[in-house]
Amino acid sequence: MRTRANKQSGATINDVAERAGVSAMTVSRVLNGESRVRDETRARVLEAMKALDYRPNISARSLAKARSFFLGLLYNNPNPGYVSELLVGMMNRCRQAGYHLAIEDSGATDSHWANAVELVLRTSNFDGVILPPPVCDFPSVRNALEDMGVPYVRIAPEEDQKSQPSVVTDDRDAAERMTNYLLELGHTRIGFIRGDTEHGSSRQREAGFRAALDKAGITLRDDWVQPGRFTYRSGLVAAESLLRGDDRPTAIFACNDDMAAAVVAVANKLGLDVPGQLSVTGFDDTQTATTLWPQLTTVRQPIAQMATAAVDILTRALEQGSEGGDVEIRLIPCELIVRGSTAPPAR
Amino acid sequence: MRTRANKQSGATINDVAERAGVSAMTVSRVLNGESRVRDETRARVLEAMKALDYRPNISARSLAKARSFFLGLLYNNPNPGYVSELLVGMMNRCRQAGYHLAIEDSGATDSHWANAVELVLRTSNFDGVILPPPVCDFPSVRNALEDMGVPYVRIAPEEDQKSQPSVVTDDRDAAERMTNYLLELGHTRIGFIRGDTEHGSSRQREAGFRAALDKAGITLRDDWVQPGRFTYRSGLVAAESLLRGDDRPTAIFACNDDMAAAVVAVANKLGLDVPGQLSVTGFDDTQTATTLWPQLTTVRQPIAQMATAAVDILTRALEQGSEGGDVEIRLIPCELIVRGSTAPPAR
DNA sequence: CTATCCAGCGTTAGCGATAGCATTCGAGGT
DNA sequence: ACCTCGAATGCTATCGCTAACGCTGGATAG
Repeated sequence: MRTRANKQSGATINDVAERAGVSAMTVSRVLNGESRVRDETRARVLEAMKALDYRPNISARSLAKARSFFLGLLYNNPNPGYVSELLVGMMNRCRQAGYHLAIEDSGATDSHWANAVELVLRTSNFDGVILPPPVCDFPSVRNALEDMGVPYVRIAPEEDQKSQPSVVTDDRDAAERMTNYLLELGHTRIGFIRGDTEHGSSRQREAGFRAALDKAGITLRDDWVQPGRFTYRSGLVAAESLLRGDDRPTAIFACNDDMAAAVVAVANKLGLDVPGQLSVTGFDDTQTATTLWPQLTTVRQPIAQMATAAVDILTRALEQGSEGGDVEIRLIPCELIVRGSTAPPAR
Repeated sequence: MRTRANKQSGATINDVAERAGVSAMTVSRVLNGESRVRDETRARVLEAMKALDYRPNISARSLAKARSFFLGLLYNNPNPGYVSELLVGMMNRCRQAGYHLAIEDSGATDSHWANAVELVLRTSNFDGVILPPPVCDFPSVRNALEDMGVPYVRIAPEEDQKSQPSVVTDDRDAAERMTNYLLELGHTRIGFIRGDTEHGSSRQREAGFRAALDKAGITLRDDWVQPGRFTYRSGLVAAESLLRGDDRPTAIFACNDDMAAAVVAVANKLGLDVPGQLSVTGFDDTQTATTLWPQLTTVRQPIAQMATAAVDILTRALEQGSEGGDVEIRLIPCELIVRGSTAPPAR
């Protein structure tokens, strides 16, 4: 039986086997690093592979093994800094683990996602899928994945944290710590800019903020809590409401760095000195936080670490199949980073 | 012959065929939207597929078709805004064209890439690969791809633009236009911050800058051209050299937005008003440009458009096989965006 | 000296889909 | 009534690889 030419190099496993004087199975064993191959045989096979410039056909391997070694990242996050760090972290770990990473984005919200996800899974063959925020909290996506029996890990989910493998953060606690830091500086007049309500982390951060104020016995003024959507633009609007007039807060807690950057911009426009007359804090420690003057006091989420953890959890679950037993949950703590955008209030 | 259970749903093409009372081939035809299937037959097949919750096995299809419908993006760009836009643009087009997008990053420079690329291509089966800057100008990568016979498109390559399909920009011309704009405002004392010399675009932009000054008969002071590496931090260093002392430029042309942001930060620190005492221009119109106060005058590269163009070129080349004939080159022009960071020089 | 064992390797049978040709069947021409 | 023709469909042979099992022959135990 002649083996037809491989598209690229023309060599198949059978050609290698023939040249090395062994069976295809033995070549396969060498390929997969299995034991039970004598050193001398292995050497012959390797030499034949090199001589023929043999490259295994991944599709054939996937078909036979019923595994693709591709993971899918379903994302829908408008924050480039966050996504970028996530990607790098994941790619590194994927490479180490012998997987590849494919990305998919529908750019839509919850309801549209169900279809998008189904389509994606029908035309791909991911071994598993990673769901960063906010997609991790879209029920339709989770349902679709479960219907199709595709394993997944969530990153920083808000709801239902224990029922599926996930990487969780302590947003709430970190927000509380940040607020306490402002209180310790002497601020009592603190404004707050919410994040996108679609993101669970927004609610967590607000909860932490409120808890800290409560414990300090400070009553929060309703008009000092402004909506936001994690975008710079929404931060501008919120900042303008907060800083209009003389009866303004001395510090503003923005739910992410981009919105904090907007606060700084508005303060500059109004001639308010940051941090002299207004302290500003961000969240996430994305690149924005340090691409600004003054640099932002913020909360650092070890995003890359969360990314690697997610890949770890998923690949491990795949390796050990469905007998896995425990649902793996990994907690990654946040860190408070103090920079130049905060100071004691003017007296 | 019994067909074994598919991992997810247990239905293979044969099960569908049996249930619909046709051959597997007919099911395949329906699946691939081919003609030559009677409407009534097609309906029966579709019904059977639905009833069995049939999902085609992508690996098997790839094996038979010798196509994976996966494109690889080999990237190594530290600029999150750029990458993010690129990704979104590519994903959208990929989805439309029925492809998936996988990303790979070695985080290394030229020399290390050859190995990384080889490894990637050995363990994946991309139909084609997209090379954004700066990877598009790494000879080792291109060699590896050509050795392995993998088609690729380059985005904004500097060298050898005509020999392979690519998407090119007019960086040089845009830089010249930007410089002319500064000249028209009345600036004659203009500083320049280079980008990463690994990126061809850096050289293009500098060439455009110098050309404009030449034509205006202005001699450029050597100490007003500072090195940079496209990072915020490198911009800080460059800005400090340029703005130290009283004999300073009245305008600074930075090779990208992040470095321009650094110039603004240094100006703020030194108490220089932007744009009153110093005009600053960026390049790329990434998110940074509008996440800053004042917002940056910059050059907008239609990154998303370049991304879709790249996918178009590549998929089209794949569809028509190697007979393709002409090497497709697409030029995407840049646009000058005037915002608040530039003004006539103080007199 | 024979039974046992296992490292080392080969044989066979798919994995699920598609390509290429063969086949069927009914309509239209003469 | 016979023949031709093309649309609709089936058959068969792969695609390249791996899982499962079987065979071999020398080392070890008794």
